[in-house]
Amino acid sequence: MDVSSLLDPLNDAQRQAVAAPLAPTLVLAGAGSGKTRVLTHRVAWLVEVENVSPHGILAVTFTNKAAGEMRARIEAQLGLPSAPLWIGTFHGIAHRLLRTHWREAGLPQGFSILDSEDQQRLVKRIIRGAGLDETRWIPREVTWFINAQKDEGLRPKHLKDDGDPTRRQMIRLYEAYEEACRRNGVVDFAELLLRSHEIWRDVPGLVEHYRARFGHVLVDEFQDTNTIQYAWMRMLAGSTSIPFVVGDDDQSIYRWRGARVENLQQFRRDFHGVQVFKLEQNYRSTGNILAAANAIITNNSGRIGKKLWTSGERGEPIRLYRAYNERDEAEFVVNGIRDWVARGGNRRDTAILYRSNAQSRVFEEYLLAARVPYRVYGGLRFFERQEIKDALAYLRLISNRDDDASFERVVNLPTRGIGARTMEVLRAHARANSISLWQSCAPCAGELGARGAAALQAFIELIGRLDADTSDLPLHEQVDHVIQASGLAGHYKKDKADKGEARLENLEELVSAARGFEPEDGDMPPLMAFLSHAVLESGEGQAEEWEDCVQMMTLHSAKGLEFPVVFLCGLEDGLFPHQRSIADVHGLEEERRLCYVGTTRAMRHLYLTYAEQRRMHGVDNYGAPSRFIAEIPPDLLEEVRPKVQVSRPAYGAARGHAPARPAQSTRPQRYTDDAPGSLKLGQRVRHQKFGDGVVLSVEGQGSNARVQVNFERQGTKWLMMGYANLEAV
DNA sequence: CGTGGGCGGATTTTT
DNA sequence: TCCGCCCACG
Repeated sequence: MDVSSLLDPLNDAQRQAVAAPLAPTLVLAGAGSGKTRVLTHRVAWLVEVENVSPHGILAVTFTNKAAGEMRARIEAQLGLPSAPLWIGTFHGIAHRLLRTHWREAGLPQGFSILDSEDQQRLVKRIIRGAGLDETRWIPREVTWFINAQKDEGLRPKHLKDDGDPTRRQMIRLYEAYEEACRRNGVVDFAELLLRSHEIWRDVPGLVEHYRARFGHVLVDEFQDTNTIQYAWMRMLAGSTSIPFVVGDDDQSIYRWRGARVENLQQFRRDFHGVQVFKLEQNYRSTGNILAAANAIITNNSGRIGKKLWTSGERGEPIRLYRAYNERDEAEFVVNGIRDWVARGGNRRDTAILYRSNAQSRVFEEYLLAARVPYRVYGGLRFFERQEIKDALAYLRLISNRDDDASFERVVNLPTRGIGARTMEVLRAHARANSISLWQSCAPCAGELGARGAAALQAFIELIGRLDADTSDLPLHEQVDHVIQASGLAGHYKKDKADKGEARLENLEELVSAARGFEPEDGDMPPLMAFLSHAVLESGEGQAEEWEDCVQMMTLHSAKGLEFPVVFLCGLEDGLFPHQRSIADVHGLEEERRLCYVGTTRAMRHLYLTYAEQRRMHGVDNYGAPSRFIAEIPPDLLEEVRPKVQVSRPAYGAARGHAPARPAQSTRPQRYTDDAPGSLKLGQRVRHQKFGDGVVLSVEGQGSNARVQVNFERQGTKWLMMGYANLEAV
């Protein structure tokens, strides 16, 4: 590949970044500005023009998906073989290091990785083991504490309690947790990074080896790095390797899980002669959408500063819809999608974005009723399913007998007479002697009844047999044999028709996954590689669905994606921005960035919706429109439903310009069965004392009717129709 | 040992 | 409202 074909498809800013001199580089890449392209072309530039060996390049991402895309694009677009490059997630690469240097890291060779669920179970057992009250020491919060410390690079010994008894107890639990991990030969996600950072720091000569190898370190989504990830990268780069990092401070939406936007600025201070490039030309959205996004994000303080622009057209105005409630909102969105499809659009080009998962429900109901196929992102992933985790637990025990989490999971699955009593004896012994459950079985034999001891012995022999019988088999046969011989398949076969059958299918799918599994790192035993793969890459949320579907997801999961038509829903103060973030300025600014992310997902059509009334957790809420709406210049917005329809029922009101409002019969009944001339839901009314408001519901008939009105200033009130003297506005 | 009803909790997510 | 977890019962 010659230089021109490498640089030609790029704009000026991109080109400068790609062809930048070999020095530390920071690329501030706005949404839709071609960030991945810059990253992949930079790799090509290093190899083709600077004659860097691919062997000396390390590219780090956050998700497996991003890593896979980068690899694919390097191969497909640039025609480079990507195998010699190290491309992976922070965790994947840290894992690889620990597998290579398990001795230096003080880990057993067959260490296993704990996923979040395993971790929480373990923490829970530790809390119980310490005799603490689980309602006071909530496993979720203790786990959170431990992970937060690790993400900051802190071990228990670094922590001071400052006389705070709560904190002191947390630190003790953290210590106990570490001890349990050591005993079990397991590491959690955060540990992968922390431990690999520590061996680089502490083992003489080790980091120098990697610095010598990787002259170039590229990092994607740099604004999402946490303390330990940053320290890790900095440690690797040292003063000899050249970092090339790409990020966008305006798209930092993971502060709540430890990400530090400040790392972008820190990077400029920590490295010498950092060159900064800004990518501001956007290739995704219309001018109006970008203007709105720019206007919103300007309200944040401490930005590095960036303004997206496009050479394309302004496009349509952003449409704002004020719904009466969440059902009306859903109806509006579904109608909008049907309209889009009726005009020849694809469903897969439409996305419904929301702040929290609970919001998807109503949309699902309405889409279902309208027979519009959809796909909800998020949810259980393949390797997180119960039956899959059961099978993996057997395999993990084969690979690492001391893995208590796996032991607990399958010791009595299917039932083999090892009950709570037996387990209590085992746990007590294991705790008292700082050994694993597996190691406790033999010494406990005397303490247990003959039945329990025999059952345990049988289990131990089963695992031994599964190991011996399968050690020479190819991976997929090994997995298959374990599923059958462990009794797991039989157990699920007995299960009630539908569920059990689906589980068996999933277990078969696991065998297929094993058959198709190709380890990236050939040095590892295949089973170990497969088990790590299962934890580190837990698979798709849903099987690949090739049907043309509406896309539904949270704003967080939408980051990095784009859609011609976007419905950004639930724009109410308290929901978005979320109640729990409103009080704190950092929290609010992160919500605003989330709004910016959502807005910039839209290519051509952006709809914003909010509901005046929303039922949440079984109670009605009346939220004000999100403050973010007011941050958009009014001339970019067009209200889909005009504010007032004088003395006309709101639902029948003229709204000829509304993009989507097909046949009335598709609406829920409740809105259409009011007698003509009566107050309509959603109608704007005026009260002498309370001022203007919106009718939320009506009970009864005529002057005896009671009407619920949400007043702009006074909140909601129930009024008697006969006395209220309401005036339509 | 497996299930059903009562209880509490209910942003956001990847590895 | 609704989901997941825990304990009590069959």
